[in-house]
Amino acid sequence: MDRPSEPAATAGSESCLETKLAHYADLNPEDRALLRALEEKPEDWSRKSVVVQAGDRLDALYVVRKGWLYSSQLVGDGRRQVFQLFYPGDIVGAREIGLKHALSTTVCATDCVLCPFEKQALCELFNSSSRLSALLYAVGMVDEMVIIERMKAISRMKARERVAHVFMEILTRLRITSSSREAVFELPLNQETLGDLVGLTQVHTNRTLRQLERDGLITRKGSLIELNEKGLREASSFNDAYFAIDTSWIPA
Amino acid sequence: MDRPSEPAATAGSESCLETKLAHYADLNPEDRALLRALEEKPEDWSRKSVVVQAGDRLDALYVVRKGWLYSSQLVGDGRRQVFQLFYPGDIVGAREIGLKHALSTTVCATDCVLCPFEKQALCELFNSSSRLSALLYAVGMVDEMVIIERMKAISRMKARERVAHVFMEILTRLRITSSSREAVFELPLNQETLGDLVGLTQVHTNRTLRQLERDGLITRKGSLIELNEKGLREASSFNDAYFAIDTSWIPA
DNA sequence: CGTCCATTTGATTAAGCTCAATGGACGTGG
DNA sequence: CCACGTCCATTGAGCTTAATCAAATGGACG
Repeated sequence: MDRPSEPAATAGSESCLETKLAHYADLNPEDRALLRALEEKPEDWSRKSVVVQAGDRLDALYVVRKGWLYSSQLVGDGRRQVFQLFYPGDIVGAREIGLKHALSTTVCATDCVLCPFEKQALCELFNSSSRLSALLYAVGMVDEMVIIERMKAISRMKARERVAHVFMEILTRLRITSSSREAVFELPLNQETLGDLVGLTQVHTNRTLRQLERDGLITRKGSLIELNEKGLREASSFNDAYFAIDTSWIPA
Repeated sequence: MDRPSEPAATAGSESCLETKLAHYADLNPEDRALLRALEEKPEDWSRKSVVVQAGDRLDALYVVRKGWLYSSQLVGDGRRQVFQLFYPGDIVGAREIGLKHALSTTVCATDCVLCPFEKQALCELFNSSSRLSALLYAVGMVDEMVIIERMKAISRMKARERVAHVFMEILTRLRITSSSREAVFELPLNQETLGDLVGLTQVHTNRTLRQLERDGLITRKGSLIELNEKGLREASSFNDAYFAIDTSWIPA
């Protein structure tokens, strides 16, 4: 369960990291090759697999090619905080690159395809391309801003706004790599995990979801969530300015 | 009030950014020179000056040479979240390097000496030194982990633990650049701002501070705070593992 | 001495937590 | 196929924490 089960069935598809970074800035062929090099060994991981366990030695990082993951840490007696969701093109472990041992646990929310690479390979990348270095830096800062936005919501908003906010966050984030403009997605998180993401108990998360549904802000069919985008944006005063990177300062 | 008042009186002192990064990894003379170049124009700013206002065009970044600053954003009707404190050696604006306009407001908590530099200068640095690029990246990730720690506290801890936690955070952070092992510092934040940092109202922050004082976990003399380090560490289950960077992967 | 600002205290209320029970969906072994 | 266990969603009742509202106190400083 906890290790990749078999050689990937999906080798040969395009590099997700490349796609994501190209979304922010033009990349020359050498830079593209560097990024693709990070995705040479795709592996299949199944839902609920623990990719990195808090306390593990941090040897490899992973480019997400397919699927969702989430990182969490335990707080006191049984409480938990989920603080980041990973989508295709994200790098699992990047935040903790500077640590010997992981602080957080990262789990597959769906079946995933992950491409492991050594810390050393990132070093290679810093050595070879200042453009990619700066771009990675900028993308890391965007991830941080996403977390700050959620912190604001947890700290200063009521349950209804918090849940509305996180749905808008997810939608916006998915649209970076997806072409679809639909406001629908499969949410591979149960209500406990969703609660841990927005700082609510499972019970209160449930009540809040039902309230959002009654108010016509979301529709649920199993794990499929359809958003009333306009309504949710208002309800959560969601602002997506931080997803648009200005790359004009980045080395050519 | 909002602009630096006079040519700096402190020109000539050592580079704080250099000191901070050298704390994490050995630096060669060229790298040191690059860092010092960012601190060529020290400016004096007075307490309560607004260094960057949300919405401003983001032209310059600032190395903090002296003083404390904090960044905040407004949330809904009058609520506010303070999400980062800046100390000597930190770079104001780094997180928003990829944005055209600032999302957050940064204010001097004390009189400060700041060294402005152009975004372009950071580009120069990415171009010139892969070692510094990687180190800046790693340090950025540490800042992010500090924010995640505080998010955990806000989301999953009670008022008492939250305030204890933030005091330990401040102490640990100060010790990166300070040589003193004392558990005392001047806290240049009023109770409203401290509350905005940990997600409490000013009134409840006050009650919590008094409770910590009654319990012998802190002592206050004006804005001077003395910590019962052991007690606070236990009360907040504070862990400082993320302040120790592993630099072995960083390019030479 | 009055003004400004921050701190302190009290009384009340509301949001969200805890505990507890129920029910549906689904997979497994007999 | 049925009985059972597991996981997850749902709902109710009572309780706790922190917010809110309101006011008093206490410097610091011109």
